[in-house]
Amino acid sequence: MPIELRHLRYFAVVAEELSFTAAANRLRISQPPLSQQIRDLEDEVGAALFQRTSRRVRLTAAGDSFLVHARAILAQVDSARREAQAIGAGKTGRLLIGTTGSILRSGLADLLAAHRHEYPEVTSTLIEQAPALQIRALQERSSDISFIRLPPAVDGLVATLAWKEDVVLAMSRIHRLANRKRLVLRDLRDEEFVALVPESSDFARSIQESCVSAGFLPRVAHEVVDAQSIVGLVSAGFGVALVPASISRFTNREILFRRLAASTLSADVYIVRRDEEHSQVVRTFIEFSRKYAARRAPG
Amino acid sequence: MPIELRHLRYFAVVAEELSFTAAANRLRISQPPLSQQIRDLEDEVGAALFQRTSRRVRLTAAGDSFLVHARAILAQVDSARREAQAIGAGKTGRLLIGTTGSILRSGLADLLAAHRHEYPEVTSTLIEQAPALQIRALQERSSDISFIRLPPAVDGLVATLAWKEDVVLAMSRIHRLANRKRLVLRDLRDEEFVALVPESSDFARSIQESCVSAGFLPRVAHEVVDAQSIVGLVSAGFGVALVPASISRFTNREILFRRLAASTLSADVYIVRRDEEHSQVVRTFIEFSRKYAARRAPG
DNA sequence: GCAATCCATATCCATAAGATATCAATATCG
DNA sequence: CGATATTGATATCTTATGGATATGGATTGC
Repeated sequence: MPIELRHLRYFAVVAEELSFTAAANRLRISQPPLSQQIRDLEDEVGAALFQRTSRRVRLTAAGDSFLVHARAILAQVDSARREAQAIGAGKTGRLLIGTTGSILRSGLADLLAAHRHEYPEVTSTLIEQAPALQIRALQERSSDISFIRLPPAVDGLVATLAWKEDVVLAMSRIHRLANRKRLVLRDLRDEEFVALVPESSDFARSIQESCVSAGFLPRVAHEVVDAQSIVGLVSAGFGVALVPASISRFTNREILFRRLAASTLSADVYIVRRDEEHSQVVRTFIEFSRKYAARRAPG
Repeated sequence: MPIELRHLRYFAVVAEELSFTAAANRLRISQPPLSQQIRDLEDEVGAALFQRTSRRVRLTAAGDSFLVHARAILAQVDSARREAQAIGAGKTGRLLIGTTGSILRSGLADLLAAHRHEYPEVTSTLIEQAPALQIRALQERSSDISFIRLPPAVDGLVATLAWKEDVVLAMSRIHRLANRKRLVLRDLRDEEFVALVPESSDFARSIQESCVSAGFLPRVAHEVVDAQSIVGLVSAGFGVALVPASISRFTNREILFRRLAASTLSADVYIVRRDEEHSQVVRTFIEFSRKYAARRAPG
């Protein structure tokens, strides 16, 4: 019969009370079985832990050493239980989130801050990389969820809308179309565009496809890697750009953001995750995102 | 029903095998009770530790954390058992030994070195102090054993002979009695003595008493604190001294050691300890000392 | 020296760990 | 695609063992 935690619990109390009777009282059991359990423990350990002088109980040197360990073990069992429970309840844990720079600035940063505030024990790690790599990371289980615009339909993954976001036209304040009352996509057919490199961005590609659907192939004069640097180029008059509405937060005097009429363009952000049971931290985070989006943009 | 080590042992194996059936085989129990025990553990922890997809078993985030702790706990139980057993067997532990400088030089140092060689895991601490203080240290449990010459009969303490040692006369090589064939104690009645201060040494007092029994009160010309410094004074011709035979190891050209005829003087060294059950380290040490003395001085 | 404690021993009982049989669900294979 | 095998869960029974009660031997305190 191997050592059990019961033995350690009993032993610790006897060592504290230095009395089998008193310890048995504290443990709410009777004295004989307690003596028996301690005896079993001593047999199992292979050394006397107490020195019983039929009137006085005293720890042996071996018992002295064992007590230190026993207490540490019992404490660790307790903390193991607490920690697992906290993780199970989604109160603590690790969260690996894939995203792109533009989404991060778009509002994800605020969402993460709010989540961190509510669940301070959850360690969230952000991985900024191209959407295609994020998809692979999800499949390889090296990330938990991804925030992606225009997520591809991939087997084993599911996407749910995180928040809606419009596409707006960014142009210089002195651009010839700046004062036009109503603007539609087709009006941009002769413009020069500032855009993200399409290889790294599904969003850039979708803009391009929309233009083609509208009957023209956009002339991209300048390609940039970082969405934010679009603002600089546009305001310097290098061309116009179709960007997520949240980019307008990084505005300046020379730039103007205009909504296109009758546009089907969208920069909606989706949460992508594996199509399976997730850990509670992940579930809690997704639920939190849902509520957060609803609160910020009701309806 | 609280968490037991059985739960952790079962859990660790299931986590390793990621299969209840395989784990049950390894644990030499059938599968249903194993499932039951894991279920009980999960209930107790308050979180799912495995994610069962009815075909695949996988650790949850909580289970992942719990596994780390479980393994650490099981390992610590094992090391606690080993350590207590080693202490119980006297292979390791602490040993507090009281002694005096002269006994240490007399042969105790060699004994300790031999013991350390045989039981390298036993940490022995030496406390050099006056015999009276050693007795008190023993009673107060702040020391385990003491090496003492002429131990007083004290209630609760027992003394056993560690090794026999003669008393020899130390005198200058040019002393007038240096060439006398046979010397008895009474021959020293007109000599000047170099001796230890009697307050700090029972041995010094016993020498004095023996002289009185032999019919004279020894004239102590020089009192010293350290037994070894007697050698210096005697060789410089400041007087004679009755010292433990082992002192003769610290001889020089000018000094001569002579055995007294028909002498009842003895410098036997005793091990003193409490009259109760001792830890195995102590018992082993005492036994070791006994054998060591027998080997060095058979008969 | 008697009563009061304290731990150990002996015996009994109730609980729970484990075994057996079976089911539902899913992956494997002809 | 259906038959089969494999996996974990459920139900029921058996048995091992933790715990209770009664008692004894040893020591201490009055």
